[in-house]
Amino acid sequence: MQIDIMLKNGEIRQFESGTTAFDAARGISEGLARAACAVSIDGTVADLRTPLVNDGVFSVLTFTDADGAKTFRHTASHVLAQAVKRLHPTAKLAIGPAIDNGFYYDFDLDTPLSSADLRKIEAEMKTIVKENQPIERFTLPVDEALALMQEKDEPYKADLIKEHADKGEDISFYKQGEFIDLCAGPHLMKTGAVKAFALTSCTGAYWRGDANNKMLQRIYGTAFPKREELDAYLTALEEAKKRDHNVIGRQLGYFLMAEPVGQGLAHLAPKGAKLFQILSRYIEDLEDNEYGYVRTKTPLLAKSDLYKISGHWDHYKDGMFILGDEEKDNEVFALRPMTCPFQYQIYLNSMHSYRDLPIRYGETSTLFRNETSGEMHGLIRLRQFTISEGHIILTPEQLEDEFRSCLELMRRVMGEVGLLEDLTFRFSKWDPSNRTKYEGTPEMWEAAESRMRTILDHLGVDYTEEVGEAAFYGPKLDIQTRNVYGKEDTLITIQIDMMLAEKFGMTYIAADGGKQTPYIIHRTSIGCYERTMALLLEKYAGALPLWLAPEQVRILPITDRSHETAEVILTQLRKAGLRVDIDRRSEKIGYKIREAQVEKIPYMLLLGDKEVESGTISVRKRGEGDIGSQTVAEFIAIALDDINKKAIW
RNA sequence: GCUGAUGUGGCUCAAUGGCAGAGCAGUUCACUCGUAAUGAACAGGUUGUCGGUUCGAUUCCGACCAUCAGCUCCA
Repeated sequence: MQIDIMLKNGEIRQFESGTTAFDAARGISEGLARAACAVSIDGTVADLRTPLVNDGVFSVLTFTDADGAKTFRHTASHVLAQAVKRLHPTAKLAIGPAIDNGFYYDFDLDTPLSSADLRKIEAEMKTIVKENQPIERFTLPVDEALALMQEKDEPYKADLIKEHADKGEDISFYKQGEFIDLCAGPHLMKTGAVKAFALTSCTGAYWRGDANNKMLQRIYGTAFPKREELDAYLTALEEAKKRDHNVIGRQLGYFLMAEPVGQGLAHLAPKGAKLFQILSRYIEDLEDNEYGYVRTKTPLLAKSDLYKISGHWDHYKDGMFILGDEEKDNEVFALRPMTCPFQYQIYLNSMHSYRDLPIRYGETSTLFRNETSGEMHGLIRLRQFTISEGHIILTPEQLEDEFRSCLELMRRVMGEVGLLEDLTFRFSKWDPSNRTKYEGTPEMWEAAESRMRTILDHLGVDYTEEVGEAAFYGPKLDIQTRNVYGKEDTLITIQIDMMLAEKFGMTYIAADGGKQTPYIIHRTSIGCYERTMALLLEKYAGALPLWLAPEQVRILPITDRSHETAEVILTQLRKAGLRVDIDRRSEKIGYKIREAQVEKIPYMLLLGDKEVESGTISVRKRGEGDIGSQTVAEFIAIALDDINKKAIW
């Protein structure tokens, strides 16, 4: 029987029913078959071994397709596992998926692997690739699959099969040479295709991602069809590390940590403190003047009673710094991990009409969270940090408009600092199977999440969904970013809370004169300042846009004769609102330029006898070099224009 | 908290079971200089902390502290 297959270009080809996807690809062209990693059949990703039995839409996925690359790297992870099994026959296999930019495989091994071991494993992988073993797929009924894995003494694989047992499906395996792995696929046809690969690191990882389980050894790697692509990737990785805020932030004098003070406690040095001030003034003015916020300034600690009402005592106690001993002391205090219950006290202090709502409280709020020791990371994870925290008290009808306004504010802020294009949106939901982590009833969660989903869909937000990432009081829209190592973190969050208002007895008088419980939006606009500063430093490799640069202009007198004029210009520029300083040292001009360049100062103004004579300055712009002479007034106009436009260069 | 790696002047890095060294930065002196490093001299260290082995430990061993990557957790 013949079937009709529509190709990517719209052309219809006829194949004998039962032709494999790989043979169909070969029918299109030999080159395409060689590059093929997987196929898409009617929009579903499938293995190259899949027989085509129905009419349908067909396309070949190569390494340039995301799913093709995934398949390619998944096969690389099998080559890795095969090599590890050859060198360490007692190793137990866990899982080995493809991830963004690479793959990993988890093993249970008695002895830790060193980087020398990784080089040996790489060498064995090369052998396997050279052997160019055909990769075969086969399936077994659950009981036979289980028997096979038990016979091979693979307890983790046996566990995985048991989890699949009730689905009523056969279990699929892939075999290459002597190596057999439980795997859903898809995979390449032969090991020989995995031409260029590298193992990048070896670390610990818990089985099934649960800290109560045994810690396995995870080997990370990456793979490409061509050597040049691998080299380019590894070079890019090295380059990215040079942007690490933890390195340049310290080098450029933005922040430091001090051993006697403690872990996770950042000291903002003058440049960092200035950047913090620039950002927080910007946010406070923007929120208050254009988005209707009112400022609060609330206490940094409170009696435990407050956290008992809010639920933090039950749900967040491990994360708090507690002052005093519950057993012995009459009163126990805790440093605040969140601002919510404090701003609620301000709401509770007076009666509110529905006409007053929404009320938008904003605070530049310092918080304390007792993170465990391994979790701190530069300015990204701290024990003390300051966030642009806001709580909006509103009626249920106002929810969508206010949510939209929060999103708009966040987009504007991220756009202006230049981070917007790097962000992704995550709808963080509760986990119904983990009831101890969350307050409220399934009905309340259902209501809050469906309301949030409707709003997100209305606003056209492109988001992914994640179970078990919600706050204990409600679902969140988390706005995610990645650091130079590719690690994801939440930069901004907007949350819907239908529970805490009731706990605190917050009400408003509705139009009918009755008391109603408001909804609350918890949100931030620029996130936590330290984290945002870290990402800005990484984004710009320390060369911040003019409007954010702690030192915008440095005046460089060429000889001591120009110092007097330099001081006059300094005053003029400072009066115009520019952040300026003078390099007053008796150094050669080349030396002063070099230092200012290394410090990423946006503008250098050179001042020698010629300039003093003609009443100008010689302007050197970061990234462009010497841009010629200007009068001070001309320079001020240009610089202020860039600042007002928040230009990025 | 867990796995692994690391810890030597302010920074980047050498070296060694027997007096710890370089470059940059710093200080002083000279040079007053035109778009990414002027020269010389000087100073700077209980080798993360505490204990053990040893005639002797910075080096070997142990505990702790801190840093880095990953896991878990999380803004």
